[in-house]
Parts: sequence; C-alpha cells; structure tokens
Amino acid sequence: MSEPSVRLRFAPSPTGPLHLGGARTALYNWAAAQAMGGKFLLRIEDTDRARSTDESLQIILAGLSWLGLAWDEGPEVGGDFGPYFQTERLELYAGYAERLLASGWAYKCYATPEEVQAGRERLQAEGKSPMYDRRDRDIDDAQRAAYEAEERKPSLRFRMPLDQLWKLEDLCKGEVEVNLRELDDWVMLRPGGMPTYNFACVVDDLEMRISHVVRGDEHFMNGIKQSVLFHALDAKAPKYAHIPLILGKNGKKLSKRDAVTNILDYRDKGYLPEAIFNYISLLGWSFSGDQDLFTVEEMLQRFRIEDIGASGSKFDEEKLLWMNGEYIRKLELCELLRRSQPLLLAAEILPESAFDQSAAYLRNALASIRERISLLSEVPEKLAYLFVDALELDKDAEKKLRKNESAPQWLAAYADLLEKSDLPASYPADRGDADIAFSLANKGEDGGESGPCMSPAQLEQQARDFAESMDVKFGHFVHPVRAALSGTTKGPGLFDIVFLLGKERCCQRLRAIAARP
RNA sequence: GCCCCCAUCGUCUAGUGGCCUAGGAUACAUGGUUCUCAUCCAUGCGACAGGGGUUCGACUCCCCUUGGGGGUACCA
Repeated sequence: MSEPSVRLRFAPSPTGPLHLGGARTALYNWAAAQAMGGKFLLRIEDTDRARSTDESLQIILAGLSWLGLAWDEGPEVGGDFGPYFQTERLELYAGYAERLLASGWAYKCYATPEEVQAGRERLQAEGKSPMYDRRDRDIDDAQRAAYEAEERKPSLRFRMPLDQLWKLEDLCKGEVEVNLRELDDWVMLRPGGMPTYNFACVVDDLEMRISHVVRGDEHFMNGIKQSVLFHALDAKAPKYAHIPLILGKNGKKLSKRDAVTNILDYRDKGYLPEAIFNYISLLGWSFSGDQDLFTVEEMLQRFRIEDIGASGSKFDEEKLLWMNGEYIRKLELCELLRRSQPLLLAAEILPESAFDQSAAYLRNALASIRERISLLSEVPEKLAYLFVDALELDKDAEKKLRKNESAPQWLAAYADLLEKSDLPASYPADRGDADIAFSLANKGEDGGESGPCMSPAQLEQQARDFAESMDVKFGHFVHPVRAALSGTTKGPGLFDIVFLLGKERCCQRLRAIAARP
C-alpha cells in the first residue's frame, strides 16, 4: 500500500435513477481508483429525506452493477468506514458541528426561510448578489436570547471568510481563483439537525479518507465551500476534479429527447454494458489518437483523471449504436445466445427448453444475423421467421414474388428438389449434428464435403444447377425464394436461411406461395 | 445581474510554438465484394468561433468580443 492511500467514492443521492451523467461520474471515479490501485466506495447521500426513495437507491445500485462498477465499500458490502448512508451518520455530523461552533467557524442562525428569502430579495433590489444577508452572523447574546425566547429553531451556518481570494487546484480545470465574497454563509445543519450536502460531504470525505473527488461541474462552487470547510477543520481537502456536464445534441442540457433518464433503460433497449462503458468513457476522455474501442483493462492502463477534458461533450446515440454493434459482433456466439435469451423468451417465439435442446441451432441462427444488428433487441424480430408457423410477407417481399409470373412453378419445383435432398430437419425436430458440423459463423464450411447433411455451400451449388436447368438466372431465382422463405427481401444469405429453416418448413413455405392464386 | 468554466470536421476527439496543406472514429456520399441487406475494403465530404496582440513562427501563449455550459437553496 502506498502511503497516502488512494480512495475515491461515488456519492449519489437516491432521489432519482442513475442517469448518463451520473454513470460517467461513477465510471471515472471507479476507473481512477482501479488505475491507481486504490479503493472505490459508494456512499449514499440521503439527507434530503423528502426526496430520497429506496426505489431510486435500488435502481442506482443495479445500474452501477450492470456497468460492472463494483464498489469495495458501501451498501451491501460494508467496509471499515461505514455506515455508508448519511442518515446513519447523524451523530458524527453533530460532533463536527459542535467543534465548528466552538472554534467560531459556525454560528447559529435564527432566521426563518421567509426572512432569509426577504433578505435575499432586498440585496437583489440593491443590485447586489442575492444571498443570505448574514443577519445573524454577529448577533450578541441578548439578541440570541431573545430569539431563543421566541422558541426559534436555529440552523447552523458556516462563517465564510469575507472578501478573500481563494485558490483551488482542480485536476480537470487547473487553478481557479474565486473571491469568497461570492459565497454566502451556507447552512450546514438544518434546524432539525439534518446536515446539508456540503457539510455531510466534507465530514464523510474526511472520515472516509477520500483522496480524490471526481464529480460534475455543477459542484464546482461546492468544491470551494468544501475546501474552505476542510481548512476550517484544519484538514487537507481531497483533490478535486470537476468535470464538464454531458450535453444533448442541441448543446443544451441533456433531456429525455437526447438520452434516457435511467441507465438501465439502455439495457432494456438492447445495449451491452461493455458498449455503454466504452462509449461514456469517451465523453470527455480519449483512449488515444486513433483508437475508440478498448477493453476495460486497456482503459485502466491509460486512464488518468488529469486527462479528462475541460470542455463539454454532446451525447450522440448514433455512435453509441455503432459501438454496440461492434461489441455484439465481438461476442462469442454462446455469449450472444446467453444475452439474447431473455429477449427471445420475452418475445415468446421460443420455449425455455429450446436453449438447452437446440443450443447449437440457435447459435447458428444468431451467427446468421450477427452482422446485421446493432442492438440485442433486434434479435427476436430478426429470428422470428424461423419459428412462426404462418409466415407473413412484407410489402417488398410481395413485390419480388409478383415480379416474375413463372415464379410459382419453379418455387414448387425447388420444393420438390429440397424434399428429396439431404436437408436438416426443421426446428424443433432434432437436427442431428448438422448445426455443429456447419457453423454459420465460419460460413458453414466446417464439415467440408462430408457432413451429416448438405452444407449451405452445397445447397447453393445445388440451387445454381437447378436454376440453370430451369433456365432461370440465379439472381432472379434467389429473390422470390428468399421472399417466400423469410417473408422479407433482406437478411442472411439465402442458403443460410434454407439450412436454418430445414426441410419441412422450406417445402411448406415454397408450396404455400406457389399454390397461391 | 454577479461569479466560474469552456470553445478543432454535424458529433466524439488527437494535437501542449515549427512534425499540421490539422490525424483518428462516427455520420453522410460514392465505388468494390455479393443472391438482398448487413459486414468488410477503398475513396470522398468535412474543423482550428471572430478580432487583436506576443513571436522568426501560432490550433497551440495573452487580451477582447461572441457563443455555450455551470453556479448563485434549510437540493444534491
């Protein structure tokens, strides 16, 4: 262990789901901790009692887990610096409050919210910055006694140094200087004793020995307040990195139009967590000048907080979509099958038993569409034609079929040919070793000339010969057959379709179309 | 209003004074491969916000303008 140990945290408030920005913040904190060999902790900032919900908490935890951002300390895993919910640390804050009150860095404020607001408006009317007017900063004992007699419940405010230049060395923005006069005497403890964000955050970052804080730029001014408080506590503040917010396509704040509000919605839309991870890493950070795709391990070797850019970035779902397609194509077929299973089941085109009994077949089916999808959610729709009993043709498919008047004849003849051929059986029948012998991932050539049945390549040769014998150009032959078999004009190679569909279904579909009026 | 931050192709970005007639990725367009679509490959399109300085030399440093973002709570 290196001496000042590296500890980072993600500290969400459970007042809503984990959104894109939060996920990126968590990811950078996590990555920094991993990259520096430190710890990553999760702390729940639930001091806003009214808005915090357990539902939000669960969604946040699920979102982080889905992205693979495991925490070393925090809810569900514990740790030596707990508890990790701020509402369970109230006595701690009270102790610090006492200390600050005694040292003069804090004072009691008896003003009601209405009075504070009135003071704010007065200052604004005078052309000054609207803030707390510090009315109780220096009240005397008599005044204090009078307020107490009125049974006013005081809040605790921080005695911010007046008119002082304060420097903050931000890992992302560089050195920033702010005049403390811009900040007011902010509330540390609400009248009921509940701490506010800045106070609890500092106490916890201190107690939990946090070394680096990466968070959204909206916290920059809080960073100033917090570093002054660390100073008041005679403690060293962690290193801060305030990173730019993610913007929508229009350059404005990210809205529902641009991105989902819950990161888990991406899972439901068919995105892979690897792709989301990779993509959001790139929102403000770059792996290298010429590489956008990388593994987590590769990223951790290069990631440095200091390299996070200072300018805001826009979320672009098109690139995410492309990236997701890349990750889908990278998956092993069994893995792709495993991940598609829930979608396939939800679409009700397959019974659960199929995943055991016809695994090789399903892998081949996936291999046939893998290069044609960008989202997992496209799997069921692209594969459905293999499993339906009554195939519906789309408009383009109908057009292709009507284009050639003699098509019905050779469609029927082709059915007869297939009938006599050594084709694999149709799902759900046992297809023997056909799907193992001919892996569509390898263009179906594995079995060479000696498979248990005809390979897609052999089927193609047979079809070419057949077309020639019927005096039909191969290209003209293919399209109506594809339409009759799959119901659409695009998709996998025709003989992958024939192979996957199997003898009975091919014949049945070809004849059904051929027999139409 | 005041304070802080930011500014390279449509988008994500590389670039830290000369390697830049600005590189990669995506998107888009075109061509190739092919039974379609997709994948893949090739080519093209396309940017240093504007104006002042500093310098032998600025995308890179400084200032101003403009534009954008954030903050200004008894929310985080």
